[in-house]
Amino acid sequence: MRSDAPTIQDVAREAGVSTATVSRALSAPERVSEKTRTIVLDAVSKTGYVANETARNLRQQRANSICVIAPDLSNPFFSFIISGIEQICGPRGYGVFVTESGLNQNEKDGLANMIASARVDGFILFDGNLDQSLLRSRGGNGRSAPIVAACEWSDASESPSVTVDNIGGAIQAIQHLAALGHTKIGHITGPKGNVLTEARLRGYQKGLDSCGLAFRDDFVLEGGFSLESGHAAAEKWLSMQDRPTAMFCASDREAFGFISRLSKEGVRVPDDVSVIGFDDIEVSGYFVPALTTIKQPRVEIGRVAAQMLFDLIQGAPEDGAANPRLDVTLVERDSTAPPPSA
Amino acid sequence: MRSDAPTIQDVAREAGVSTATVSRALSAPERVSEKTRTIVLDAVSKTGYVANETARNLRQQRANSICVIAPDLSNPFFSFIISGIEQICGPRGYGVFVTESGLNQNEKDGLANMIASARVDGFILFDGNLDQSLLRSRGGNGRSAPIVAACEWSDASESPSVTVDNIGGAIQAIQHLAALGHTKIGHITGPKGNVLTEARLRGYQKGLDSCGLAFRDDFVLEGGFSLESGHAAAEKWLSMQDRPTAMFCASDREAFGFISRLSKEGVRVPDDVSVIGFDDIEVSGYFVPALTTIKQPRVEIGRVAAQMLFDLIQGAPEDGAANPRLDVTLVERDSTAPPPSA
DNA sequence: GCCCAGCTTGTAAACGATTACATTTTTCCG
DNA sequence: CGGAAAAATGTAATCGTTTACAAGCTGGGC
Repeated sequence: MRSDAPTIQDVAREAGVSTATVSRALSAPERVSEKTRTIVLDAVSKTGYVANETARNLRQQRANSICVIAPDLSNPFFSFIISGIEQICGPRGYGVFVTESGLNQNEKDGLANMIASARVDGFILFDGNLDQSLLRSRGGNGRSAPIVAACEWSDASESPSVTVDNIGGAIQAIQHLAALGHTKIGHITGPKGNVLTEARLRGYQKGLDSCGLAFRDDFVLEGGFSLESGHAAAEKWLSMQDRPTAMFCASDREAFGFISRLSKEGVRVPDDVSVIGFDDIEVSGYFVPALTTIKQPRVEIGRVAAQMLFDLIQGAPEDGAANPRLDVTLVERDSTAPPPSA
Repeated sequence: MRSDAPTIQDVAREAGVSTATVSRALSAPERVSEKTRTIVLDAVSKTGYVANETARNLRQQRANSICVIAPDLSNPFFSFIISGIEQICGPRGYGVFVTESGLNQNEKDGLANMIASARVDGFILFDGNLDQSLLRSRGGNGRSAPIVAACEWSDASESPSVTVDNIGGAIQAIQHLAALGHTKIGHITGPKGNVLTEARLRGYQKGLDSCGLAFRDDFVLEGGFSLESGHAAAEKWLSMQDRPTAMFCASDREAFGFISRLSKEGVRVPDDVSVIGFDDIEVSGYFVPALTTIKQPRVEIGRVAAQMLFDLIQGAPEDGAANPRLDVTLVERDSTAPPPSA
């Protein structure tokens, strides 16, 4: 940032008007006569003036930026969501910070400081386990910024949220498998203590119920959304006496890990066991076999969350907001088929 | 951002000192007597004061933020790199904006404005095709911010860059295949006009050379790094009379697309054809088959790039900088094997 | 006792915009 | 043409820091 950048003063001098007039010509053109407006605009392009955001933000008491907090940026699940967020923020001139909430204490302090130090106007939070009081205020200072929870939510907080129909998605998954003839349907869960884990597990149970299938404790394997956890679940599956013929995985990556491990033992999908995921990340359609899954409208999630956050920043009441729940859809590919014996 | 947040004035009043003293007590403690320092710190914690970043940045003529520009955030290749960048930026109090350079004209203007409007202090650029003059200046205003090119570079620009040894990686890949006994080794390239595409192609040729294998035009299939392009390349491969027994793909995702398409025709990897990728993204180890690939040190790339950018921001001369070229390593997994006939 | 150096601290001017309020100019109507 | 309302513009305060400069204080050497 070189210091010889033109300021509003330079423009004012060039145009022979006051800085106030320049400011108005740019941000409220109708409050300035046509003649001066053109003079000012000429001066602007002659000098190459661009308003200094920092000064403007200071005066207007805002940051013109938001912060996206994801548990794990390396998860491609977030990529399109962030893209959706940018689609809303970019045109409005808002900057988008992204951070991870993997969070040692230092990083937590950093997050808390982002509001306290007036660097952001609001948050989009993808981590239901993050203590929101962290973001709500910093020590005794009264600053607080609106938060929109996305995907994950927290029962302990009353932040508006945008979610998808996790239960409905799980039910669709189970019904799809049941329709293929499966009666022994297992589930690999997400990480313990995660709201999505619980919702999808509940959906799994409801789905079984709706198909007249009994819930079996031993068919539920603990996972963690990650590739590695799918791998681990596969070990368990291999060691089972009485194996499910189909597995509903709480995430696509879990499904990949699961299939990958099985294939090393010569167990084939979907011939020997059907697998269905949740998310529909980009690679899912290209996995071997292409993964049947529950598709989340990821771009839409980002757009809706960003839009909600803007409304809050502009003063919409927190409790007045609807909490949209977006629909998910079953995408049939090649990882599900009738059970071996059928 | 509520307006009743405590300011440095409040702290000064509480402590009975001037704002200058408060400022010094916080940012240059050694310039203040021990006694006042404790008084001030008490006042700070009593009021819950946190310095307003915007005001500080305005006074200090900086943004305390950098901007990362990736061609495509949905590419998981960037995830760990961004993580590495944050590892460097976070502790230094720098914010990280991320944007895509998919870029219609509007978005380009937005990018240009980021420097012009003093919102960022520098860029890390992952897109070799982006016109850097866009970032270098905005109209006639003298502002310009340092740029570090990462992964991709541009021959037309003299920005410092951090890259990996693309040619060496490609050579390793080819030598690995040749060592397995392959003599008919093909290549799926990256997108046209990309520097990585060219470097890896050159490495492919050199690798063949070093193994005494002849380069064959018809063994080079055009790709584009994407899943879809790998898919398309597979179509070509299937239609060939005389097929390569091994393919070196310019990216892992290309490799996935390639394998995925083949497997639908019953062509098996590595039994019928060996495939090696480039990048080692997270899912590669869990693909079916697990993908042999050239691993890029992604976190390290991010860290090095961020470190270089900081040096530039702090005034290091652009031309004095070394342009580190990081090593890549072959990761052997299950997608490569001796050729069918061997 | 005096003077000078070296700490501490305070005063006030930046940084570069926006905007409340005051002032000037124009418009328009009787 | 007079005068009031409306429109256009200018003046200067303001946002919340940092920091150049000035000033006050302390203590040591002579």
